[in-house]
Amino acid sequence: MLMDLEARGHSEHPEALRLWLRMLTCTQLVEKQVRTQLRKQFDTTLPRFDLMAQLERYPEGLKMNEMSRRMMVTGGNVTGITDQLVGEGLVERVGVQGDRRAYRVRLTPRGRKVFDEMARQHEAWIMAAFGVLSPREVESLHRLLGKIKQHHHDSRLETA
Amino acid sequence: MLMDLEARGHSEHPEALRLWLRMLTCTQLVEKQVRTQLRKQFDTTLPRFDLMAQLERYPEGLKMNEMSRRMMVTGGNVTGITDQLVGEGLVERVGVQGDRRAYRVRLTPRGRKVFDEMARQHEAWIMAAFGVLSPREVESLHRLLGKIKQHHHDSRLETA
DNA sequence: TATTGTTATACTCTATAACTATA
DNA sequence: TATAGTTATAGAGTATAACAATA
Repeated sequence: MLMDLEARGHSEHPEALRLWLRMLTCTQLVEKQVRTQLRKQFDTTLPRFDLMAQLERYPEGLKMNEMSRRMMVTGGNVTGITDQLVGEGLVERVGVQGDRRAYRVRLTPRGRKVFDEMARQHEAWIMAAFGVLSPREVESLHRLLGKIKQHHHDSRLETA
Repeated sequence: MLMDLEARGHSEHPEALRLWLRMLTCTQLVEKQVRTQLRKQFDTTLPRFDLMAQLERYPEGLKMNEMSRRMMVTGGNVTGITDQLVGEGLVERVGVQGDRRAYRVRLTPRGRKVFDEMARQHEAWIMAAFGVLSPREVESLHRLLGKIKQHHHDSRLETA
């Protein structure tokens, strides 16, 4: 279970490529851990956790298309995940005033309680994974990744 | 198609958590781009590209269990992906001397040629994604992520 | 006509576990 | 007994496209 995704680079191995492969490896290591623990401790999945996490910040709920955009997946999938969570009583659909096509999805009181416990654990897993870095290093990484994210965002606007 | 996975943090938002969410966002942005382009330009997938990339570094081929470890997936999946690539004439299985249970998988000449072209494109996509960073910033990111990877590796050894 | 959300479908990737053949 | 690899299965996750209801 060690890994060497970093072998994936082409022969010239420019620095950006090595960086990407290492980033992918790190992300997969942490993500695999999170998925496994979510399954083991809470019998849930990352997309379901994601959806609830989005809702936690919006007590009034989010519309389906907003959720789709935030989770970066298509609408049909959000419907499916939402259906599961509704079935478990963790979220609920409520009508939107003035537009009878739309819904808001929001956490139920029970959903909020369950999510709080998951988030507490999730936080601990993440802290463990990044615990090796000093606060300054964390801040540095955060800033550099911010540039990439911003750059991606800007590129999209240019071609839109 | 904007995103806000970074909403996923819990209310306290410690720095490590914010870092993780941003890292996940960045990775998904780039990965989605790579998957889409691999599909559009080469009608292939990331795992298939991964497998071939591993082989490119080992002209003599890799055994199935080595491949499984490197790709961080279980053996059955490697069999499936290999089967696809064999079917397309891009890789081949060759026997291992002295152990009739084992195989090596290696690129065929055609597979190598096809992979070279894919890798060339792949490199360009990555360079575009990370082009906003200076060489020093790339090096800095690479080093910091290396600490995380190493830390993860060490943690596993402790509990093994 | 356009938009919101759902349904239906199909495909890729994944882990698990049972299995075969060889060591 | 252990190891290399395959097969079988089930489920997660995804995109696409057709669809209904409403704007």
